[in-house]
Amino acid sequence: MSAPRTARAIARAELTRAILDLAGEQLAEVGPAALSVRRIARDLEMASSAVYRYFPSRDALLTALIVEGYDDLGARAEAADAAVERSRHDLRWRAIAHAVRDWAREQPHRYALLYGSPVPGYAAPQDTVTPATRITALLLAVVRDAEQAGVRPRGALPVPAAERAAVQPVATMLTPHLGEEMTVRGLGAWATLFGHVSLELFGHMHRGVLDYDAHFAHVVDQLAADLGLG
Amino acid sequence: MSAPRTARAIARAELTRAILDLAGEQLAEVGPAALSVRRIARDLEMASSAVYRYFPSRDALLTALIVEGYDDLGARAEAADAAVERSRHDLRWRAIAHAVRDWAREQPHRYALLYGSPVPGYAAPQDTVTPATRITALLLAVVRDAEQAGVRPRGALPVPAAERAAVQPVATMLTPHLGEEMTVRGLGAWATLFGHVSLELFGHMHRGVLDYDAHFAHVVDQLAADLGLG
DNA sequence: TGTACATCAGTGAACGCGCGTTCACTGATGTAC
DNA sequence: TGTACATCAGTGAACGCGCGTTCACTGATGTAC
Repeated sequence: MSAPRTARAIARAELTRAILDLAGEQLAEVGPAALSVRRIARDLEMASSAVYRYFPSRDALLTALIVEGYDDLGARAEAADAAVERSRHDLRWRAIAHAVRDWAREQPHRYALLYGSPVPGYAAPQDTVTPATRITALLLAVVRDAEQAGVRPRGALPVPAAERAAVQPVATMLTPHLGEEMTVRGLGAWATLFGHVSLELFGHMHRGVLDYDAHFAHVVDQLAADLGLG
Repeated sequence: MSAPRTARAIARAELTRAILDLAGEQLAEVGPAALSVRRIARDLEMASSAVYRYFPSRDALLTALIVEGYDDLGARAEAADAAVERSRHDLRWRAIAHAVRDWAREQPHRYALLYGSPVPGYAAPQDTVTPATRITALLLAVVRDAEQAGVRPRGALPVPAAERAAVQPVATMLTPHLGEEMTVRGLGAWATLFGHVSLELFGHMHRGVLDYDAHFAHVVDQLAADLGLG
């Protein structure tokens, strides 16, 4: 990722960018399953085979879109978090949650690529794992920081042994680790956050909720309360 | 939907079924975006144009699959609920939640069709609205029954005016209506339930949770507790 | 019970269109001396 | 600074394949009298 030097390298970076942008537009129009290498080439007015100089296959192009998506979302949420005072865990949680939803609403097709149905016939390679962790790690970090500051979740059930074992990777993902009750409440909040965004974006709230903004804000507040943050 | 009489009607019902079954198989293999009328015809060893005697278009076929999916899920959850004593709202909630997840795990592609990314270029017609309501109404009914029996949610924040207005359609969906705190907690639980199932099915728990069954059971228990059921 | 007519399932050809990927090749750009 | 060679971007043809939908048509099934 060093700065391009030669004319060739500059041109390459630019075309790579253009291909990814056009692919992103197609995502919105026809979805990931119908993403077409030939159409990208047509839009760029080059031979379809030329695209293969930049991405070895359609799947590689998809992978690049996914990685970029996770990174974009992660960066956005991190920036929102960074703008808030470290010790205000409630505000940090709210900032991140709203950043996730805002990003998803701005780029619904990109969100769908990451958190919607898997693309049939496409198997995500290892490259997507680390970027995907970014937003999760950020959410966990807030909860962990809060716990370090003495915060405890509210109304949490005692955690059975089976559940403690089940969520062990999450509890030990960061150092210092998370307590079991906080881990479980955190995972619940994670599911609620993404569940809400998915239900909203995929059209399942149409008949039940009039004001998505108001409802989301309240759900996030409630989660903060359950986590003991607010 | 009366019972078929004539040989023609019987044959028609059977072929309609066969087409839907093959379409369901394709859903699993290639996804809704690549659902192919011609391939169904090939599998049935008939001319591709013949399928149009049964479904006027590819989209109509998709609609039928969606309607069938919602109905199947709804019936499954209703049966699970019906097997539990009416007054045990905690057990009813658990039964329904587990039925939803079990159904989704058995037919992940069908679940993805209903709750995953929207199919690009496909606009769900009015016909899908009522079937989609079935599972939601069932979840609401349990919460409403519990409230009628004196149950109150735990740890619920006061509901701001904006939020009260936002969720009004849900609160008044059933008669008698739901209280505002219960409505809000109920919507949160709904998002958590489907959020969890989506995250699990779409591969986002792979790195964090070892035992999905144990974790889901605990999340559902926690939701029951938050709703005040358990 | 038999006949005349209407209904409808299924055909096969056609329209106009799309795709991912490979390969031998040309010609411009970059690099080592 | 100039030349020789290596690298690499882009071409265009080809392979083998797919799609949704329409239409005029045949022939079987169903219905009314």
